[in-house]
Amino acid sequence: MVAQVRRFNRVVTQQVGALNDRFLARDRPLGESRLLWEIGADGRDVRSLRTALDLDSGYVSRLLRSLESAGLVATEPSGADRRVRLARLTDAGRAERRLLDERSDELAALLLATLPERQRERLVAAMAEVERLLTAATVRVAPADPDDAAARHCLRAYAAELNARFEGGFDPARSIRADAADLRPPAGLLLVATLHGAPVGCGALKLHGAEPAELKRMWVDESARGLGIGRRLLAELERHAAEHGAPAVRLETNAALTEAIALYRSAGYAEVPAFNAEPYAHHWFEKPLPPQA
Amino acid sequence: MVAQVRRFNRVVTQQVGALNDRFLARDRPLGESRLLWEIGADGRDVRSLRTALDLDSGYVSRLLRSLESAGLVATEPSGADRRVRLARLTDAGRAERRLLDERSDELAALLLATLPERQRERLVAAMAEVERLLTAATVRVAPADPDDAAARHCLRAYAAELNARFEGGFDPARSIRADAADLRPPAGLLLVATLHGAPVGCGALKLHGAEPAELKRMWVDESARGLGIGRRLLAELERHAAEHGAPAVRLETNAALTEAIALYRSAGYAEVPAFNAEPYAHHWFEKPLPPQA
DNA sequence: TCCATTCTCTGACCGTAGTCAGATGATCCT
DNA sequence: AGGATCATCTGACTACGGTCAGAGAATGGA
Repeated sequence: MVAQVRRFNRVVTQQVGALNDRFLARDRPLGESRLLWEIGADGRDVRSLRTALDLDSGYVSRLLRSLESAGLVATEPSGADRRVRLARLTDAGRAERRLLDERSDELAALLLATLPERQRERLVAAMAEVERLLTAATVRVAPADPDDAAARHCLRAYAAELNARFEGGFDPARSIRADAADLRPPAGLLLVATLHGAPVGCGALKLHGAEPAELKRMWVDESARGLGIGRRLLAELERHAAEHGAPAVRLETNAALTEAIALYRSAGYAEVPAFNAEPYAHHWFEKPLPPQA
Repeated sequence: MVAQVRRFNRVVTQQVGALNDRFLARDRPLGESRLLWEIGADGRDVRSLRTALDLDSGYVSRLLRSLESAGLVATEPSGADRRVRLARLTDAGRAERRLLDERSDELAALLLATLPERQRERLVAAMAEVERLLTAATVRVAPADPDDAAARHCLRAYAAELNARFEGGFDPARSIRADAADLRPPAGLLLVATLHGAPVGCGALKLHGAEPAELKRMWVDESARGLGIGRRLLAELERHAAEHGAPAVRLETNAALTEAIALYRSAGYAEVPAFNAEPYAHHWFEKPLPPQA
């Protein structure tokens, strides 16, 4: 297995990696091309560029100066905070970026060009699978405080999604509460999944001593579905619950959340009679946990 | 399709490419590590290193000097041609290379680590497919003169394989002859498939004006089977035959060559009565060609 | 209000990768 | 034997990517 991965790395970095860079750097230094690309059509503040590309502030500054003197980029102070500067593409810069775009398309087409139709389809399908799973492999799941920026983003997105999907909307005030304190150890646990630093999912647990633990706030961003993040969050939370002596995990859910219900069922949850009076719930599930040694 | 390829390129070059380099370069410049790796356990002459890595001769020389002064490599004049020098790893160099090897394994394991077993298997399978098809996509098929070094290598390998696989061996003198002149335009055509410059397959055609053309010398190196090279050679040769007015392509083959027979059948060839007296043949096939406009 | 912090920029600096033009010695060809 | 060619090496040079230490302006908090 490891040998196959290494073979893959070798072939792909040679074939794709090298070509990619050569295509991107057309007479201009690679760093500048990358920056040009990252600025994007709508402009972007220098600070976010720095963190996105993980570069030294002095270095970014110099690259911007160079792009500026080439007439591709213009910078201006940002309106809100006049310390940060905003980089925008000029018309020439936009044209250059479009060109990079076309070259990337050409490169992609070139990779496919020599293959007959059937193999081409198989290659693209396999690429999609590799990309999906490699992305999944870089998702990090870690405990977070409910007041963290990432955690709050997730919890807001969670409420917004319920509101959008429930028939008649979702009003948190009518629902059974789960305050920040309930999701913080030792009372509970909040896990946040991040991809390249951006929050893409969460899930929480409320512990009740020797009583079953409650599962709360399961949410995965639309852009990150299909990567098995929900399943990972669920497994981690169950492990945590078991470690803290919970004999089972239970949860309530709304009929509109069909994927979530499918996930619970496939993870071994069985439907049980209502164990609380949550007004938004249609189904109640429970899964016994193995007792800890 | 192109968009998927681009997404793949982005994700993979980031994830795999960058990591790969960081792992290989452990405090030492990347170029040196790569060279150390390429020298291999048995040593290698400087010339082949230069062509394999596609580097300037002066640059390679300097890298070798640096590795030498670090005590990792020793060079000596080659026995045969005293202009070329041979680079060998010292014990320390061998240890260092082993370390790189281990780190590559670690890297590969790291990529898989966060995934659950099932996704891991799917990732590795998809990687194998991408690697295989990407390799297939870089195979070049081009006409060659039968006296070229690459062509001669293929023709020798072809005869050697027949000799190994035919019951009772294969003696070219007893078989119907096909001289170099027969495979050279306008009498015929020889195609050679190369992968990174190394010959990995061939196929030839003898034209007979308005009579069916004859297929000859189909061979694919064992290391390159399963990449669709045989099928590509066959298709190219058929195209060529049709362009030169051949109404059909026909061929004779030995019962031992089961994959070849399967290929012919699946490409639309039908078995016909013997049309010549080739002593090594058990089967004769023919495929009609569409008339050219 | 003052002090600490944040953001950007400049100048100085470094190592790596890579190119180019010979010089030297070995080999091949005639 | 002599000239052309080849493999290697050295020296000089360049661009690129990147780091570090401030300086200066803007902002936020006590």
